[in-house]
Amino acid sequence: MDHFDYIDQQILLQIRKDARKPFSQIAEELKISNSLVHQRIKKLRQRGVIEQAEFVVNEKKIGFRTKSYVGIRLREARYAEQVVQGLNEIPEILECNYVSGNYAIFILIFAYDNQHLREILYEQVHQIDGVAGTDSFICFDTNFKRPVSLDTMLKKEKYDR
Amino acid sequence: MDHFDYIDQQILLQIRKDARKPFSQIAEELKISNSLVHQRIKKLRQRGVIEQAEFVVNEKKIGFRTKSYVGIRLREARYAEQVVQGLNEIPEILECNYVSGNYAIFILIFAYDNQHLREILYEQVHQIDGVAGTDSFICFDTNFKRPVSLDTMLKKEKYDR
DNA sequence: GTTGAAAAAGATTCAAA
DNA sequence: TTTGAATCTTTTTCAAC
Repeated sequence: MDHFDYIDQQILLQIRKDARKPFSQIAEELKISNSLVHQRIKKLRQRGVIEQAEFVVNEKKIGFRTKSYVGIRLREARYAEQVVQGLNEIPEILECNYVSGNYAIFILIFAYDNQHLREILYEQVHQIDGVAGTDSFICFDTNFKRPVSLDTMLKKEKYDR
Repeated sequence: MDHFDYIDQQILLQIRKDARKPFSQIAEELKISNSLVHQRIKKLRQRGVIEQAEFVVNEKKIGFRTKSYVGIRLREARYAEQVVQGLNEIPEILECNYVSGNYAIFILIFAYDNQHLREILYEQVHQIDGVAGTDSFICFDTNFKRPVSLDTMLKKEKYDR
């Protein structure tokens, strides 16, 4: 991993919060030329530090009111890959991870309501060959949700290699 | 919740994947005027369906290699609020939810490495008054991660109210 | 690496259909 | 509600420092 300077960090802080913020405005705030902002962003893209720009869609506004994390136990460990394939077919599952601990797989589901969540689990997830059982952690409320801190970029000697 | 037509859905599909895609290009593809694209996006914003545009930052590229979900048990249920306040002070905790099931609170942590995760848990999370214990589900791999499906927008009679 | 100016592309407004 | 044309803003390029 290569280095980031103050300008890179400041640009990232801005565009991460607002991907459509004019480069010219960022330039003005940082007291640099807009062509420099342009160049730096291009490089950050090339390095893979930033990926696409995305509009955040409010899930509730399009009908998804039930959010739930679900831990999945497998009949045998070797079923893992085919279970993931099965889970991938269910559009309401937004994230799927291999994890340590009591579960082999950990997923995130957004459903219309609790009834819909139940249907997804019983009629779809539990029908996948290899799934032994599931435990649901239904989210009553999300207290906070935020992106990774960027401080690490400027003082990361300790953990870098 | 009010209604979405085909144009709204198509615009959303586009800008969700690429928040900087030129409106004029979207207009061309949908065979409508760019001022209509402009108007529709403005309305989607006003309705709260779309929020900010964000650049996606690759966590690994800025040093965060360990992702973990962590379930938190409380000494007593009434500690919940103050524990959330304490968790909010730890920048490596990116998400915090009240959940059903074995845990009271469920969080997402991004740390530099496993050693760093251990430090966050033992030296910070476990020191918060009210925390009885934690279980970690370290993510070995994220098989997939995607946004909510938009199909629901056009055929959501069943679950709407 | 950085800048400023020119050229190209895009966003925004608005009168009219 | 939608469009097309005019205007304004932003992005992109590039020669020079």
